Amino acid sequence: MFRLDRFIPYRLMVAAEEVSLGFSVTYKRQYGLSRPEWRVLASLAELRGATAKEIATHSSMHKTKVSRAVFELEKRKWLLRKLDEADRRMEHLSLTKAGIAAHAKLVVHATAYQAKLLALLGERSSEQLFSMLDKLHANHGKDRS
Amino acid sequence: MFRLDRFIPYRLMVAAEEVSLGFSVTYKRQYGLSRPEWRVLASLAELRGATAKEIATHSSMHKTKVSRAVFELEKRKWLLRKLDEADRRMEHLSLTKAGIAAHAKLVVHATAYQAKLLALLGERSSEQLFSMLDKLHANHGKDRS
DNA sequence: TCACTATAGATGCGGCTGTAACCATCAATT
DNA sequence: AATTGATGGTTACAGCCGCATCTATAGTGA
Repeated sequence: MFRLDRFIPYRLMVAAEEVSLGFSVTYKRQYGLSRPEWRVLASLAELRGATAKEIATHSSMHKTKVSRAVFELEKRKWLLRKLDEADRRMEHLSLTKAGIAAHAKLVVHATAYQAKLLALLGERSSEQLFSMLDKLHANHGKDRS
Repeated sequence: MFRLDRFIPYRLMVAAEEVSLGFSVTYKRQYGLSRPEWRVLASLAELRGATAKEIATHSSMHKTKVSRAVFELEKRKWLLRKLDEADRRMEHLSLTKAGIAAHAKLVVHATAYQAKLLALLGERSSEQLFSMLDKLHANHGKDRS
């Protein structure tokens, strides 16, 4: 007998939407950012000089989402493009000082929110959660190759 | 030091998208259903005679999503509405024979996909996963009250 | 050099989504 | 009965998304 509330794709998606909502109010209402924009900002803070393609791969976003997010962040002057002279199809992206500052502020909220979730789940469970998500992610890569 | 790949909302959303994609190809390509439509179909197979509001609460969907999914399923003749005579604002929804048959076919695919995921994670881990998702869900309810 | 294929990134278009507003109905109060 | 406020459900609208396509550049082989 099939039960929707024990179906992993369904439960995972509901949980992801619920948990993401809790943080999205911060970057949406307080900073006017969309989720793709927040993700590109956070990715670029770690992968300085990355290309749009690299960000898309790294953060599992569709390339058009990245393209549009980059455009918006550039408009805010939080992000700069630099053409790769060796391969002029690519652009290396980096955050401006304003972009870095905005990221730093958001990270404060993100860390506080993460602390709440870790407290709720417990440290041990959280490690297990990441381990499972890693497995699912690794398996997903296999399907698409 | 903040790391995006250890941020629960982000990892949960990426995993949910990846895992959901694996099953959505079935109901999308093979049956032409959207995700809200699949969810309403599955909910209604369990909660016969439920109202749109009950489905929205039960499956964590926005009421406009439910409204549109119900409309589409009705158009396919997979779903019937019956006005509640005691409270004429509500409609009790139920699946037609065609709707039940479609659901049964989809459940076969869903069960097979679920089996793959359970095999990947292991039975013990899967139980822990549901336990964590339950905790997150319970906590989410608390925030909104 | 030319033709062909592949890749990075941008964009038009149609479809989906949430917000806010709306309609109809109900419940409580006067 | 009339007023007021709450609730179930629908919808117009504006914004977001992915697919398909396009442009520009690069690589490969004849």
